[in-house]
Amino acid sequence: MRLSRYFLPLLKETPGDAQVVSHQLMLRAGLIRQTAAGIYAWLPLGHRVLRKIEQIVREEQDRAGAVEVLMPTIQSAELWKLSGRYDAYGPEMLRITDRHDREMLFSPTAEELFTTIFANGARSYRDLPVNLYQIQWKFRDEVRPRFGVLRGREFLMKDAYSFDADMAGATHSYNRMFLAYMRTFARMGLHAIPMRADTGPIGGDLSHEFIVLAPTGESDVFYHRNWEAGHDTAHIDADDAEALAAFIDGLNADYAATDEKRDAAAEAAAGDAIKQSRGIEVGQVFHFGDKYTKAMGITVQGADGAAITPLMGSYGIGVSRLVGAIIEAGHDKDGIIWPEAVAPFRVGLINLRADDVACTVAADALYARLEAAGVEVLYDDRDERGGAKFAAMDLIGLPWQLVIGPKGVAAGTVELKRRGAATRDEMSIDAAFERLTNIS
RNA sequence: CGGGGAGUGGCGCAGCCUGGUAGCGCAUCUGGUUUGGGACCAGAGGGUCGCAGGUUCGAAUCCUGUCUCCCCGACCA
Repeated sequence: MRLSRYFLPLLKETPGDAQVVSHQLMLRAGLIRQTAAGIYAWLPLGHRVLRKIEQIVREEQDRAGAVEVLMPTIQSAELWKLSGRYDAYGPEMLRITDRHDREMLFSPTAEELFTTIFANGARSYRDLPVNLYQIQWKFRDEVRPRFGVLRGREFLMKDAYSFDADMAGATHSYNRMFLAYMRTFARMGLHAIPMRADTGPIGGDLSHEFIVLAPTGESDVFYHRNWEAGHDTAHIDADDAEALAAFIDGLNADYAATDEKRDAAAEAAAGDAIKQSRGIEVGQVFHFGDKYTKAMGITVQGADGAAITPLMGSYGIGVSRLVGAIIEAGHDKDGIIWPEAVAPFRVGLINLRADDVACTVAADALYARLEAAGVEVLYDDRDERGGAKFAAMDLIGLPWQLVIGPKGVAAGTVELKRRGAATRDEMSIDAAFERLTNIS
């Protein structure tokens, strides 16, 4: 993409109403604009990041055996009256009426709808297990939205719902999602720790929150220092229920809990291995059994012909929140530092002298070559001073900066720099091309 | 929802106390000089000061109401 043809409104100064660094950088780097309290418009660069995160989430959900669907954001209140949550949910749910005075709502979560859709299509235990998910906008009318996309009212969420015939199956479904979440966050360069958590209004008896440690996080969290090391999940076979359960039990042997679920005895046993931090919740998994299926009277036929009430779990990932969380985890004084997997572009190509014919010919050629090779490159082809271009590239935080100037062109070299690295490497154009096309 | 703060060109702010017809920096546009880490000179455009009412000869400024946004707390992916 040529920057001269892109829409990238950067801010040199920090908007006064942004307090946390991720919010400030998202505004300054032209990722988002606020349109109302807790509601944001996603600009081209931010939209690209959102789509990258969404795609990683999608791939890991698919890999875990979940099946993608798309539900409406506006739902009928009737459905929510069946489960009793229309009254229970409170003012956080945005209620609206249509022209016929029918009660509608903007979905804050979708257990009822998924359960209904499931029940419509499943008759027998042989239709189980099934896990359906969507990546869809949700609305929760928070009392106090803040911190930019970390606590917006409208947010993009992946929500999955599993249905199983028995407890063993339900546990396996929970564990599958647990593993998928570990893999999902790791792919984004995040170290997310699963912690025992309250179930809140979703209900149920088992839940983990996945927390990214960050000083600006809203949760107080406590964890064993063993969690500071990463966990290799590559060798785990999600279809092997026993091995998967053993792996997850092993993980959970190391203490980690949010402040609502602290266990004084367990913390005392671990002694000074327990560490405290602030954290950002990026995902949560719930197992709640027959809470909704029972309330809504949903059954399938079992092997012996008797009715079975399916057991459910639900699993959320805050997709739009992840954008903020990733920036909280990766930035410096100059701007964002994107992990390669979610960067809006992989390479920022800087033409230092757009008014220099030889320089521009070389830059245009390298840009075309990288594009043809499938490298996502943002090409700063504007006739601006070098300093302004470097500052802009540092702000938007692309992993690689490739610099072409007249001196280098004369010598047959370009400069390649990793975002955040202190030095630039001078190399031939071919060598730079080679490096950038071999990024895994 | 309780407590606090703020709305003035695109962004950051001053002016308000002590009413006199709006200013600074950045950004933008034009011309010129420049160009290897946020250039310089000259010129220009852009704001009915959140909105509504009131006081006054006169309101960004004083009064009343209202809307919006931000922060702290309680609540949440």
